[in-house]
Amino acid sequence: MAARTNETETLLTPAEVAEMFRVDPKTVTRWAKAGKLTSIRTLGGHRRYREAEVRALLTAVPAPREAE
Amino acid sequence: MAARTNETETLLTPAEVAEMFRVDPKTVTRWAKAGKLTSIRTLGGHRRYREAEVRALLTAVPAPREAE
DNA sequence: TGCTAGTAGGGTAATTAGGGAT
DNA sequence: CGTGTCCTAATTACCCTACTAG
Repeated sequence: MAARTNETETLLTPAEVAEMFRVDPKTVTRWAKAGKLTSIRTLGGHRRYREAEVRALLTAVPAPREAE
Repeated sequence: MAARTNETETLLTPAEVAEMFRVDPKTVTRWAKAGKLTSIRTLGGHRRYREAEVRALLTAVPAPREAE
């Protein structure tokens, strides 16, 4: 599917991302400051995050078979 | 609030899982490393665990019988 | 304009990862 | 073989005040 523009680009607040990762909102801010997360700044200086990127990073290892 | 998390997936910290199992957090880490537990890593490298999976493992033994 | 909740920022304590030894 | 404890380094959580979002 061709990637549609960015009309449906959902932005998440620090609190939303923190809930998804089970961390403190300050930690999410720290990730953005470290360049680990794409942060979109509002005109007032607050950060917003891309839902698609967050969900991609939230992908876990679905129970690996076994390790030696 | 605009965005709503589609999957309200609750994650647990190593200390929480350790408390539920009455083991050391280090042991929980070993379980994750052995692939016995699904681990979701934060961007800082810390592990988070699925509450549903942990609770399923906690109620997985109705004590059938004790012999031998 | 004023209001409430959330966020930024800095600083400090607690938790976690990783390896190693018992 | 699995678990609990030791260590160091890194990450995260909670404290505060001021400003922004809606």
